[in-house]
Amino acid sequence: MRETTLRDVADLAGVSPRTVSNVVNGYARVTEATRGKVERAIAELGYRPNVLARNLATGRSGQIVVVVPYLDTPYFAELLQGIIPAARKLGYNVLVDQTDGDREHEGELIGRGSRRFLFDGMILSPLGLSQEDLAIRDPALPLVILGERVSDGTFDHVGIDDVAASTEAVRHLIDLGRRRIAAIGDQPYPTGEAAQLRTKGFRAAHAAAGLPVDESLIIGTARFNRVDGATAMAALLDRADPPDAVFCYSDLVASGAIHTLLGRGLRVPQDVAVIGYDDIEDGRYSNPTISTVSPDKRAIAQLAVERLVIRITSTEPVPGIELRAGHRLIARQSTLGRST
Amino acid sequence: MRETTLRDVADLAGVSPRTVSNVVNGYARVTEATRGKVERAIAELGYRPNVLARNLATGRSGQIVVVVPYLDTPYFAELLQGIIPAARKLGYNVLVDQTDGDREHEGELIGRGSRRFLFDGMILSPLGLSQEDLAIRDPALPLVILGERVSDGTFDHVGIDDVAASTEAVRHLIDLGRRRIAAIGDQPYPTGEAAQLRTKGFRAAHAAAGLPVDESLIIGTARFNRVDGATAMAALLDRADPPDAVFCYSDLVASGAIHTLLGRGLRVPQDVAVIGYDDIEDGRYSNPTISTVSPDKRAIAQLAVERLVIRITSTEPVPGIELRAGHRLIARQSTLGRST
DNA sequence: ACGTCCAATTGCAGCGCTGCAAAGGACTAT
DNA sequence: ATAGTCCTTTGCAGCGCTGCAATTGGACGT
Repeated sequence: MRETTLRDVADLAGVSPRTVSNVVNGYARVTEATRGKVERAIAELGYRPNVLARNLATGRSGQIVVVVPYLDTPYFAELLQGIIPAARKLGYNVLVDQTDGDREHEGELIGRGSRRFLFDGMILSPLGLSQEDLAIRDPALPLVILGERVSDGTFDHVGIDDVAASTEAVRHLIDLGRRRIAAIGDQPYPTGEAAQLRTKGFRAAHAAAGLPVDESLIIGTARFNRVDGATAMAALLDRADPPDAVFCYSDLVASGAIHTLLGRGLRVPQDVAVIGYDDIEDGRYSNPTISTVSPDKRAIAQLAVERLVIRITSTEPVPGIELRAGHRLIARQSTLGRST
Repeated sequence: MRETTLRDVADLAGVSPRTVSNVVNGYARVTEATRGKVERAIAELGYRPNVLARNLATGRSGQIVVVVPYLDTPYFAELLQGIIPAARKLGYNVLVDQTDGDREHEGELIGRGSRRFLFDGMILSPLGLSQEDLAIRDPALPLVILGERVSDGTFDHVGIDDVAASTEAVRHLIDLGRRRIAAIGDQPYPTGEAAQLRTKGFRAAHAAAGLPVDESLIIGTARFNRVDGATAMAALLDRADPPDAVFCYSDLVASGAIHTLLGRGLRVPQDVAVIGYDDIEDGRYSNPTISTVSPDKRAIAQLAVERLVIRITSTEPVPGIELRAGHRLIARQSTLGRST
């Protein structure tokens, strides 16, 4: 049984297809009489517009895609909780895609891939793509980048001040009297910009306090997840001179690090204080609760969507800009201890 | 500047548009000579096929959508890690949509909504829709349901044996000598089928052990998240006769419950043993680690995708079936204690 | 040399919808 | 009665692609 089309409705209602289209889209002025006829026909036939055909004719789809490396990273999942409603409010439907941080996959998405036609715009959190890779993007694709990439002027970038936030986190540890502070999560290569900014903050805090940085306490990890955090922490503890505090580049890393610490019978924070980054829900419920840098996720989501829609709807070229959302330090048990 | 089309390529290569199409799609036999010409023209013009137009012409999109209530629920996020690669392997791209458990939104998706045309099929984890609501679905939409809905014969259902799994979980608590066992997460209303099956297992385990069920220890929650778990646990502890074990209907609920227990200075599992459901990564790293029912997520994902693709590609009606994935009990610190 | 056959290529029509501009119709003003 | 005005409705063409069936041209057989 064929799907009913505009034409079927038109025939039944005794009007032209164009009029049915007008009714469906609320266009132009249509008299109550004809509107009624058409609506009755629509109901009778169970007509629904074919969005594919509509999109082809109009050249727009009303959908935006949010591309993240991993959907099972709580930070992204929580960010999406802000993005989805914000976009819906502006009349866009959101679909989510995952790249596994794969450079090629990400490249295909922002490049001249065919999927382009399915979406009016994209919010991308790149992981596999370096700053340079971003240059190969399709300039016609409205794009907003999350995380640490600097806009090259053809797309927008939304993020927080990572260096400042990291500096605050490490200063917090210093203020608590810790002197051997480790950092877990550095990524000293082109795609590791976000990590590098945090390392920069780590150094800045030391410098501000007049403390030397023990380079050997800066541990690299391939990803910001629990396994890597646990492994890195184990390596640190196996040393002759373990740290008395750890700055983790994500709450997941912190969760893994704490797991290792507790597993070895050490106390957090008495033996080792831990601070994370992202403020995911997990950290508010874990034991101990995790001190963290809390980015204003709602603001990030809101800014990204607003800016993307501006880009989509504008007919003239929109200059790429940098948008900064706020952040704040939240001290919890993993640095302060149980009795607050 | 207009996007280049098939026709542009055809003109440049000096062949017909149809031949270009044949090259692009690898159809039919095309001589090396013409293929070369066409490919050169494609490269020169930077042509990319317009999938919208292709989809309209072919009537299929190569995309499937996975609809979940909440993307920030780790269980779903982890499930997607299985679904996405399984689908890609079969030539389908996966997009994800979130409904907030909203009945109307879910209804629109499975019903005769316009978005239908964007996807060849759907994997849905319903929350707001009752068994009855499912009946209004568009019969032409290939659909696989996850979670606890029984197939009505027009769609497939993939799940685990919730009653058996729940029974095992509670028996585990009983075997440990616990006698006042609470359950957190019941939902005694039409959309709460999953919860009800777990409650059923809770009763079954008691019955099998010859123990009475204290109905007042079955606590309802609106969702299966941390806040609800924490709140329910608090209510249980405020009673004159608190439980010595808790069966939580998800690991998130368990996480919340443990948070409350530890916050009140109680020990887990010495004072109260806790077991969860879902086996999310969180529970493997938390302190204490969380005992849980582990559904075979990879199998669920695999079965769901395979079955959906069968449904999509089959020309004749496919009878709806029930597919069961395995599960196993994983005892961790929250029931066994630290020294295993 | 001519017919047959087969592979390579092509043309047509149409997927279902909307942008645009013009046609139709009712009504008003003169 | 007639021209002018304004609002509603319509027809056409086309978005870019593919299914289908037909055409072309060369290879081969007799």
